[in-house]
Amino acid sequence: MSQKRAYQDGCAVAHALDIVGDRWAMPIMRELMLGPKRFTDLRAGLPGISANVLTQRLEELEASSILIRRRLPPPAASQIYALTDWGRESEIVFQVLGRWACRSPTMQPGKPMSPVSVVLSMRTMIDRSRIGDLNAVIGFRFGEEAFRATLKDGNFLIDRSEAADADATFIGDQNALVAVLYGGARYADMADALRIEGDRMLAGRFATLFPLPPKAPDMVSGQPSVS
Amino acid sequence: MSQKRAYQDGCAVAHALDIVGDRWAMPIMRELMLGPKRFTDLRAGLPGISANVLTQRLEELEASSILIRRRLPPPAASQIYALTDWGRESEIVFQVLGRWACRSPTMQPGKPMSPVSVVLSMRTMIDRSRIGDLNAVIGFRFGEEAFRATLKDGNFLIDRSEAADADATFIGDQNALVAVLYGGARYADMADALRIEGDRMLAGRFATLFPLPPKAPDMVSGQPSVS
DNA sequence: CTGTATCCGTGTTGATACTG
DNA sequence: CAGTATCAACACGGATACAG
Repeated sequence: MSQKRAYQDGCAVAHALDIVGDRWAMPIMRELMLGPKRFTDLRAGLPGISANVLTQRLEELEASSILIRRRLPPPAASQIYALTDWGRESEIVFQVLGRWACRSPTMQPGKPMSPVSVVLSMRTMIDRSRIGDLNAVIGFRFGEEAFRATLKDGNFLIDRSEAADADATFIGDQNALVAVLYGGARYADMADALRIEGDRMLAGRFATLFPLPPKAPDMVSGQPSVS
Repeated sequence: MSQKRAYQDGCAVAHALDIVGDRWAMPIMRELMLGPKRFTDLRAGLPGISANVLTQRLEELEASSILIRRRLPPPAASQIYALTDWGRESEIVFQVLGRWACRSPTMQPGKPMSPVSVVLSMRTMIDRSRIGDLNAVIGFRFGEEAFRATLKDGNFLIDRSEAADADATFIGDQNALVAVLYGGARYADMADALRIEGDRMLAGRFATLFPLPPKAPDMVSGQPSVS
């Protein structure tokens, strides 16, 4: 039997890489960050992963106490995978990593994102100082997945639920919303990929809450800056 | 020519994993975090890495503008690898990841750490509120590597240099210092693995600045212990 | 001494097909 | 729906040889 390949290093970062450094481990955690999912739901948010790799990663993440599997009550014969408290506390890692990486000179925009990662990106990138006295409930419906965001007292709170009480609701393709929030596009250009119900002024103001940090200089093809 | 395996995902975290998610990439960045190093110095801090993998990672990290290679002036025919500004700004990722992972129920203490990772761990784990009005310069000499830490005005500043002006200096094996700072051992138990020059009272107080956060419960092998 | 290139054994990953 | 089984391709690590 094979000893799992591990850094033999007391550094906590090396241990982190031992447990979440395998391919697909962190994207799986990302998909669970806003609530439990079933095997097939996970595959839907992780295009390219194969069933056997997903199985193996779920076992390893469970062994590391990052997630637990729960069997749903009898009528539904399926299992769900849920992050543990400690697993959920890793969100700060995703936020810091995302904020650093979005400045990458080699990052190409336009690739598709899962509904969960779009919602997490908002929680990561929102500039709380711009919320001001904005007080609103915003709904999102991206295919099967629905989310509810509350802007209140300078905070931005998210949960995974239908927002019947939303002041504005985005319905359609999450990638269209990304193009507006981060790509400088206008809702009007999204045609029918994204529909807005409710307060369109609010939707417009919402789109100004997510400033992108400056890109880091490209040291390969560009000229190095004077340090 | 094969396309490098990449997540086809617009998520910034997925991009981060594309550029620093390969095995050894982050440990290499860690070793460069406190200053440039040569190929052989890197190998010394990364036990287990093979020369060909190190070469390949250095090329990839350079292509991602995370590090640059500089050729030293003629007398020394060698190259050094240095993080770019943006590469250095990833330190917050290491800190957050380390703070999360050191709570892991499966992390086993006692494995060796490189001099750089020990010094970085101090910068990560220090509790600034405990510094108080402590005002001191502390030197470290771990084999070939020397560091200088300044405690002043509640800050903890590090650079890679000999500290001729140190109030206290630690000389010897960095793992012995780890055992004291994080393992609750006493300097006296380190025998000759760690020598302290200068103010031993200061060294004692220094060891109280690095509290460990509570472990996360192990969801696999046991009930969460009520300690 | 400082890297880089090549070969090789092994384990990990990924695609397809298949089973309860 | 929730995974296994099988197999091919690739990445990793070790050794060695080579270049400046």
